[in-house]
Amino acid sequence: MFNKRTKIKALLSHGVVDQEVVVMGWVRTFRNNQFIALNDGSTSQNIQVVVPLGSVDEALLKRITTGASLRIEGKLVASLGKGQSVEVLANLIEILGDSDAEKFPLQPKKHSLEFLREIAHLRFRTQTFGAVFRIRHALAFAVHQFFNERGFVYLHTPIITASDAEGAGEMFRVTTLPMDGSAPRNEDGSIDYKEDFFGKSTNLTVSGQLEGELGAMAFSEIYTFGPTFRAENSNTTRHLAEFWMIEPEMAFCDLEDNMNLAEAFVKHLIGYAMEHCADDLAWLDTRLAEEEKQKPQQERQEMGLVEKLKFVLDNDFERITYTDAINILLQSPAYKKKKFQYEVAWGIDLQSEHERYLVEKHFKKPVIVTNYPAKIKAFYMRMDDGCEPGKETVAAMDILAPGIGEIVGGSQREERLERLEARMEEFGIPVEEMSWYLDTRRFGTVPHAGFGLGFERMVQFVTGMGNIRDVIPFARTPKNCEF
RNA sequence: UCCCGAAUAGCUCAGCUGGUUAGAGCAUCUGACUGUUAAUCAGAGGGUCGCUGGUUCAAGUCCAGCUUCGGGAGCCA
Repeated sequence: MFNKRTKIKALLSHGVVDQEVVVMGWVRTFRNNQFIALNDGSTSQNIQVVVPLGSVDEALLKRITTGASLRIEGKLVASLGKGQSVEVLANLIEILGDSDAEKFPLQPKKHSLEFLREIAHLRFRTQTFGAVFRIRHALAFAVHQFFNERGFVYLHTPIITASDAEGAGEMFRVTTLPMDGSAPRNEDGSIDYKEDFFGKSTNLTVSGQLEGELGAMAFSEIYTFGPTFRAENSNTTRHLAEFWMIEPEMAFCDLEDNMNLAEAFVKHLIGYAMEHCADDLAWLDTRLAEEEKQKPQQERQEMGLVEKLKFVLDNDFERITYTDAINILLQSPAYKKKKFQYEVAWGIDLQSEHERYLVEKHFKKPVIVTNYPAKIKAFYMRMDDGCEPGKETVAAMDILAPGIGEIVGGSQREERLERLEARMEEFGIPVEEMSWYLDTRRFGTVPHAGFGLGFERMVQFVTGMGNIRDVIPFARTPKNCEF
């Protein structure tokens, strides 16, 4: 019975007028005791179901409320009213599931994002979140398409890990030991993880990169795309405790190749969304424009959402070295007028305000900053040759996007064993425990590079959503693990 | 974690320098209308003013602490 149904997207795009159809979906609004706006999630568009006057008894009519699920048999006809080209003239209406109008929290009106966040289990049924999560899906698909077309192998790196060497942040502990104080102890009073499930201390992964490198040393190119966990007490619009990250890793690849791939990748994702999610982007574009109107003129974005995406697609990303970036900042009017809260000097880590200045004020487009000081970057990044003593840099690159900040972080990896070991020692990383990683450098090491792209930040960028909690179905953040 | 701000009806918000019975729009319910586009019109119901304590003759309003939420910063993707 159900497989006879036509999805609303199909009906609206290529439905044949005067044909008998079956549609199913949820009621968005019911106007005039006669017009049902029905949505099944296949598109942001609703289909209008017309209930012929007097054809349905009062009791059933009263059950057609916002949120109720319906099965409609009827005929697709050209619409008499404005606002839609076709509609379904119903001859049978079946209520699949009632929705108590007094209790269902979604109303046919504009709700705040904050309120919808509290009812995240229902917010998919709104226009905005429908659009956001259809786009999220499209982007996920485009990730696989991009790498598949280029011969990358999708490698499933582990989620539970024993290495805490990446140093990408605080980790969530994974254990089956009792938490009531009765866990087995060593002689010095510390917990004896030899008795734990894995026989050692384990955590949730903060990055699949190190394992990814192992794959790249066999398949040439791999990528990972999976959940990542950081136990940082971050309370911002761009951090989650559980998020999804894409990490390609390429053998026979240097920093420039890495940048070229990252830029092509970001553009592919944007282009895919623009091609396949035009409806949803148009809705979000309008929503954002209305939001912008509420803001004072100075704080408004110069470009609309679609305009911004097109602009990013059509222009090369600016590529500058960290040293150039510092010089630009030092010569900026903002610096001279002492507008920066944090100091600017070679060797500092770029602060949010500095990145924003470069991206939003100076270049007004995505910027790739390269060759950061070695001291502020991770141990595995390749030391640049021929540096002035005291000004050693590494082959790192960050892509900074307007409004989001760092969307990609990557580097060419240190492939020279002695150099890598020296760096690990410097960073206090136990070389013996990482022997498996160092084997890549012992046996057929090659120049290689890779990067990590925060998937939610990419979804934020494409959808224009300001808060990262609104682009993941169920956000996990400090003090919040609902649903 | 730090800084700033907020918390009043189901939702969005108003409530002035403390003053007697806390309002509006939307939603809901009842009725009317019927080619509507967040339908419209008339009426009704709906409140522990986040929590705890304090100041005062009197607190939604002032003060302190707590909780939650939002914005910014740090950590990063």
